[in-house]
Amino acid sequence: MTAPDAPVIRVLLAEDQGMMRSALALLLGLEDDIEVVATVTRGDEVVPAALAARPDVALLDIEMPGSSGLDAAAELRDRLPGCRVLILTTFGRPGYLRRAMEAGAAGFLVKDGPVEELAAAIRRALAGEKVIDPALAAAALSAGASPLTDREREVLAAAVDGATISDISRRLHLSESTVRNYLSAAIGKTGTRNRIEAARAARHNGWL
Amino acid sequence: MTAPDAPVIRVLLAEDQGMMRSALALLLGLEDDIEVVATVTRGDEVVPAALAARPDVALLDIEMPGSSGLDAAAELRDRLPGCRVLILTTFGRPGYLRRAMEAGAAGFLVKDGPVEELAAAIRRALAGEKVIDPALAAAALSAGASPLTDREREVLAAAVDGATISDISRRLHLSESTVRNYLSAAIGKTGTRNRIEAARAARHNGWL
DNA sequence: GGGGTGGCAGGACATTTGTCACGGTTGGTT
DNA sequence: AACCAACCGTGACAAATGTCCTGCCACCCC
Repeated sequence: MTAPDAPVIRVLLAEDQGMMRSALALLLGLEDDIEVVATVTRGDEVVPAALAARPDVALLDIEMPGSSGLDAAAELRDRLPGCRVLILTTFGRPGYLRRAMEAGAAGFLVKDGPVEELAAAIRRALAGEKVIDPALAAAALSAGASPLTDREREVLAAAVDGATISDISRRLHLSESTVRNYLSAAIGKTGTRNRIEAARAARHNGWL
Repeated sequence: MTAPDAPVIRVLLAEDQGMMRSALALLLGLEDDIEVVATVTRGDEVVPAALAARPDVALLDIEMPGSSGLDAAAELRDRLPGCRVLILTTFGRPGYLRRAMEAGAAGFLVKDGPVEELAAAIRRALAGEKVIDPALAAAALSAGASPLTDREREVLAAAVDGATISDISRRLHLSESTVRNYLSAAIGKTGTRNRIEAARAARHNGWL
């Protein structure tokens, strides 16, 4: 597969869930052409750690404290262009895949299917291939881009945890009327009946 | 640690997320006193698989399709009393721990902390010990039992995905007024301001 | 210049939601 | 028997929510 004395692939691993993180690090370490040179648990630790460890491939979870793996991917592209980025996530949301590609990711894996896929994906990413689940790619194309404007997305995101109109208006420095209008627009565009359904729909599509 | 020719510990693994499942199976298989004799991906496959494979320890995720790992644990206690149950979950919700104990579980692990804990927990469970994170135990005690009645919980659960009062009343065959009253009671008991916050609070405590 | 889109806000209105007070039934305790 | 808790329902009311309309400004594109 690889030449016996090929240089090892240096991997950065970003994953907040402890058991998953250490399991992946252990398993990847078993591959003799892969070395995990850094592991981080927060999104905002990705770039500093990458600048220090100079990995060939960064394996990033999306949902992490600090900042999203998607944001980290975009920043990595600018700060460490030679590093390939693989997104590894629980949820195969169409919008996530879209954003991952826009952030310059080399691949998009869901935390399903066997671990063997992982090492294979890392090698393929380093070879310059794009690694994407075909079914997911189809879903992302059919779902289309987010219909929400930035403000609508912001307001909807602020509403998910049960905040009232006046809470949101204070948090975003908008008038209550404006918040109403944005929420109404988001409800209309998502084809739902209230903010809760709208937020669920947006989240399901990765628009949030 | 164990006698060289001690019988291996037979483990059943129930976990729906593919990568986590295969990673855990692989890592546990590396321990020479542990053998993974069955893996399932759904809650309702736990008992049949256990009856066929006769494991010494069952390692159960909570959030699974089919049925909850907590329900599976309760059923296992009746159908295969010799089998120790370890609950392994993402969320250290106080109510989950409480319910796990009531279902006769031998231990409760969160998917944080290193994988090494796992093998140790399995050995300790088999030795008859209870394996519980002390911090979590304290939280479970201080949080107290759920203040919600069965109906309040049902109505709240039916409301989380954006259903309206009339949706819920149809689904549960109740009058709209009754649904209102239960929701209001749940909001009051959780000390929140609306159904969304109430549902979040209940979910956070594992009351849902 | 004109046209389109997005951000922002206000007003008016119907609907939904949350609260409260009340009455009734059932089942279990003391 | 008296009591309590949970269950189920009604009616009335205030507050929050969602919709629609209007208007203004800035920006970009043709």
